[in-house]
Amino acid sequence: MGRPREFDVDDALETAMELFWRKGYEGTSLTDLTEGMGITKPSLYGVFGNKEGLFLKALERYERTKMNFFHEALKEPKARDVAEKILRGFADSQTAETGPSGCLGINGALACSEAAAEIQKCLIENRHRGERDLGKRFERAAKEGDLPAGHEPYDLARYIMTISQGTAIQAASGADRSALYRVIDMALQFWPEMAASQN
Amino acid sequence: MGRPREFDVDDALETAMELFWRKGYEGTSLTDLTEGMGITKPSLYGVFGNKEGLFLKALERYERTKMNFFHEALKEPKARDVAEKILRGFADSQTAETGPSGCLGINGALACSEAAAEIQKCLIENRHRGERDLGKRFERAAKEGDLPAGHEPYDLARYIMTISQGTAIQAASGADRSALYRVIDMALQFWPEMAASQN
DNA sequence: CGAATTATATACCGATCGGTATAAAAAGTT
DNA sequence: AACTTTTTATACCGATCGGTATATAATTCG
Repeated sequence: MGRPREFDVDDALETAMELFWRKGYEGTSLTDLTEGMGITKPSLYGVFGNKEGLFLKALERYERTKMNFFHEALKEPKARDVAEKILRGFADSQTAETGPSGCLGINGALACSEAAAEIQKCLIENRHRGERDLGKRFERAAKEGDLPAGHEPYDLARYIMTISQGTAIQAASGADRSALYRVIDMALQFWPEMAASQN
Repeated sequence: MGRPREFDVDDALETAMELFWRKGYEGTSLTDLTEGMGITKPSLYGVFGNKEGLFLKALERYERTKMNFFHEALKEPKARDVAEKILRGFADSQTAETGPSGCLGINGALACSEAAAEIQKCLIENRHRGERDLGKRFERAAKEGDLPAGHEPYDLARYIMTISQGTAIQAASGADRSALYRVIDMALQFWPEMAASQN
């Protein structure tokens, strides 16, 4: 019952996500959001709570729709394939023709005022979580004899995430996908294709 | 003649640089700046023009005092030493105990509103310039037979800059220097120490 | 001592920030 | 039709944004 909503919540959230992705949390004003989403401020606040709530919902959508490759990659049987799928997955997302360049998790609030400190903290934790998940996957690989000699799992995880964060800056600076792929090729060069697990 | 200035311009600029470094261009308000620098707005505008002028002067100071290792590194006789000095130089600067974490050139304006578009563009050009300078150095190395086989100079330059930009995000996320050093060790693993130039 | 010059402090400017109060509009329920 | 519920549109809120006008304080020159 009640008056029916005149806009699609999912479409509006998609637009908000793209705006935050392109302009960052603080760089995106409520006017940017309401004009882009085609709704008024009371509608926005009615559905999403406030700007911070909207960002968090947009981030959740981003993780669900753009970062889904990450947890898929963790399922690869060989650690090197995990690493490569993650690197190329990030590069693909960062250079998609539709949608902004770079990464929402980094563009969102890398350096900001105290007003955005909570968002910044949330994004940092997001990065740590990804790195930790990858480290755990590499711990398994170490037990399986599936890591290159002389490397710690969590160091490898940090390495892979560092490359991906670097490509995010590169993409935000105008680098195209093929350029990032060449970077990734170099980053993986030290990591030999390994024989089948021998545990 | 005239009333003498009551503050040290260099000290004030140093403070402004650190504020922009930590909070970004848009995240740093004039109140942050005047309170931090210990001067009033008319004084700030009298000496530095406006917020954008102040940022550009702070960036210039940053390049001069924090990025000086970069052009020093280009003078290394061996390309691998150039790469390593640059990587460790960035990591050192990004994790200095005094001063903010990360990189002013990235924290300053990665994603922002239209109001900061000019600053953003300037920082992107800054990154391109560094990459180009390194690429030129590697071109020379290629002629000298000083590059690992199968690598293009400008791809190598992008690779090195991507790692450094990645460590900037890592540092901004709390990673310490030793963690970044381990990343750098891995990043350079594919690049063998080469015999003396044979041209 | 003036006069000229520069820097300071205070108070203010219009614009925009995120957020909301109020009331009308559009639906279902009875 | 009347009542209830939800969403809409409009207008507004105090706070802060970057930037400046005005006047006073502090110096050198004559």
